[in-house]
Amino acid sequence: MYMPRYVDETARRRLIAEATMRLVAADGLQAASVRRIADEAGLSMGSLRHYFRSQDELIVYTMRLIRDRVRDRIQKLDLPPDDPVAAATTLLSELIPLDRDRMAEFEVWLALSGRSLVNPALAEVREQSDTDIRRLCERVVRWFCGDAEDERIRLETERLYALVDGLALHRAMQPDATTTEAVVATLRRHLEALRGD
Amino acid sequence: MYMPRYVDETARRRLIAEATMRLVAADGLQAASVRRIADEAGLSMGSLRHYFRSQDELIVYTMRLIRDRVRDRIQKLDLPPDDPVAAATTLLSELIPLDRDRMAEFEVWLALSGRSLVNPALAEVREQSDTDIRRLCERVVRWFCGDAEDERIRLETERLYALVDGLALHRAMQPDATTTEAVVATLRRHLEALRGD
DNA sequence: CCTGTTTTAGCACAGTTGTGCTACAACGTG
DNA sequence: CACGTTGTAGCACAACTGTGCTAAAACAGG
Repeated sequence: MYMPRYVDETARRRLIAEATMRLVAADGLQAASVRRIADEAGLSMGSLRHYFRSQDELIVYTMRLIRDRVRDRIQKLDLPPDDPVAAATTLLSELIPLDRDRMAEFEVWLALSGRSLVNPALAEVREQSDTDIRRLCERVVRWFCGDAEDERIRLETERLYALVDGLALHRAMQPDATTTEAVVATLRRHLEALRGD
Repeated sequence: MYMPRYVDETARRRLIAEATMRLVAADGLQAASVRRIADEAGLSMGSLRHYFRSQDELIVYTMRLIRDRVRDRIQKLDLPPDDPVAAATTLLSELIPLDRDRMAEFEVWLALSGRSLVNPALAEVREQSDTDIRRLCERVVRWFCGDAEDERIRLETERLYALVDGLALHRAMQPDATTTEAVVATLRRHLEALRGD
């Protein structure tokens, strides 16, 4: 018994998923056909289908990959333990596409989120991500008003979560109408107000 | 010279656009093919193409129709002049899909907004709508802190706008994770905080 | 070398896509 | 009625879609 595996399967999958992301970021989800993805990845159709049995599987993998990357980035942040406002700003800034790369990534995420409304497998990935982000927001809220009653915490969590996603959405949709500084300032303003009352 | 027009062209266009909305709401933008739209509208392909020379034209018309309807609804609201919190809640609630019909409408809007990232004609419609909503938010902000300096007004406008769009997005994406009451309560909380400081 | 497995390549097929086009039915006006 | 415009119907076409499939190349172990 032997196993002649001479390619890194995971790396190949990532290569393909990244080609998919480039296409979706540039021309939308409709541009992500199997043939075009294979082309963009520098592979043949047959080779691509060796790693993903169907297009659906590939799309789901791509969305999972983005989710995992965001998770990793947040995991690896080191936050100043003595400055809640700065820590929260750093943390939540990670959820808003401030630079070019993150914007492309977020655009792909948005496109896949859109399709998740009609694709259960994608919906599951999105829901997991939603839960993560909501927990993150709750954590932040507790830094600022940890002694408040549960109902208040819940409300402020939803408020912060909505603000973050709204800022991210606007940043993606109107990249020229906003600046990094303005977004961060808005975030900071909200956090300070949260502490204030 | 005579003009035998025996059908209401605008009504026909709306009929087609509404069929499009139903399809997009149910199965996403990818399901909105010319043939399926014609079927859903109860027309033939040829007839449809008599009212819209291309699919693109139809899609743009559909997005414009939604934008105009939202505008009209907001225009027709009568707001209590003596209660800013109630007035603002009424106004902004119109931007968040609280009932079934608005949710479907908003899902279509989201799908079209997504495509607007790669379709200039759609992008124009979206930008107009963005401007409208931003003005609306600014108006509301001025009710609460009209005496603040411009920079503050601008920041609070962006904050409110992001909150509203975030709430709308969450409502559309996770219809079961939120209730109408919770959304309205969050909105009210924000407005009261706006007045508070 | 040979054997067995993995990987690559790409054709085949049936189905769908948007749009161009022609033919005819429906209708108000003269 | 007949003319001319408007509306409807749907075929034709080339392009593209996802997936099934076969065949061969690349490689590791014997």
